[in-house]
Amino acid sequence: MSDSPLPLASALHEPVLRWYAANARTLPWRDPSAGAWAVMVSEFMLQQTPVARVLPAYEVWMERWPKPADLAGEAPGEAVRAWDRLGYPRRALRLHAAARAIVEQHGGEVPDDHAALLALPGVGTYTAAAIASFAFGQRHAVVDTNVRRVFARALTGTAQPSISPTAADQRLAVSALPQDEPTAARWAVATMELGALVCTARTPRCADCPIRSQCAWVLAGSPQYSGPPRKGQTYEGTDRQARGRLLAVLRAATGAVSKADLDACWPDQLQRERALDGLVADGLVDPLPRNRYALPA
DNA sequence: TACGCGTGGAT
DNA sequence: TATCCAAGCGT
Repeated sequence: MSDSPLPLASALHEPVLRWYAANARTLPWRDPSAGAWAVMVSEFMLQQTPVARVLPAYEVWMERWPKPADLAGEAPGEAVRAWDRLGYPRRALRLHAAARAIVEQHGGEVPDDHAALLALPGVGTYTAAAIASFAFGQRHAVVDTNVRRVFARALTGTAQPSISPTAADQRLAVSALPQDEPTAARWAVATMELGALVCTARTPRCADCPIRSQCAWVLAGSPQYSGPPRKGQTYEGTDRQARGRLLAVLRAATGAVSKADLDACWPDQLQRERALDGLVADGLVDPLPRNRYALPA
C-alpha cells in the first residue's frame, strides 16, 4: 500500500486543522506543561470512559502520583481504590504494572519509542500511537472509535464504522496521515476531537462540520446505517455488575473485609462466588486467611 | 475473531 | 423507560 495521502484525505487536512485550532477543548493532559506521564494516565482512563467522568479522577491521581515512580511505589490495590468508579478496574492494575515496568526498564521515564510503549501492560495499538503522537509529537495513525467514525463517513461514505476495528481502518488512517511529523501529530488529535465534538455517533452536528462539503457520507445523502445490528450489552444482573458491587465494598473499606460483608452485596450465591473468583483470578482482590478479602497489597 | 470486562450520562 | 455508547485491551 502507498503511504502517500489520498487526494481526498489531503484536502481535509487544512480545514480540520483550522477547525481544531479554533475549537479544541482545554483539557489538563493537553497543557504544554503536561508530560508523557500525564498523557499516559489520561489515555488509560479514557479507554471506554467519557472525558467528563475522567476529569476529577485524573486530577486526584496526578496530584498523588505525579511521576511513574510515585505510583510504582504503592500497592496495586491503592491504584484500584483511586480508580474509583471509572469502570473496568483492570485498567488500574495495568497502569500500576506499567508504572513499575517504566521504573524498572526505562529509568522512570515514559518511553518515546512506539514498540517500547506497546510492550507495556495495558498499552495496545491505539494507546501506544496516542502517547507517541500526543506526548512526543511523532507521526502515527492514531485510530480510535472517533477516528474510525470520521473516516467511515468522510472517506468511505458510510454512516458508521465497522463494529470492530479492521486492518482496513488502520490502512486508511495511515494513508490519510500528513507527511510532515508535527502536522501529522496535530492531525491525529484534531480528527479525534472532530469525532468527539461534531462527528458524533448518534446525532452528528454536520452543520458545524468543517468538511461537510467534502464528506462522502453527506454527499451520498447521509444514508442510514444498514449494517449488522450492534449488540447492546445489558448490565443489570450480569457478572460485571456483581464484580462491581464486590469491588465497591472493598474500595470503601479501609483494610480487609469479611466474607459476610461481601455476601451481603449480591443475592445470587452462585454468581457471587463466580464473580469473586474472577476478581481474585484477575488480581483485583487478595484472598486472605480467616476468610477475609482485601484489595491487592 | 469474538468475547468479557464497569459505570453512568444522554436521548 | 430502555437503549445507546464512551480516547480499548487481553485472551
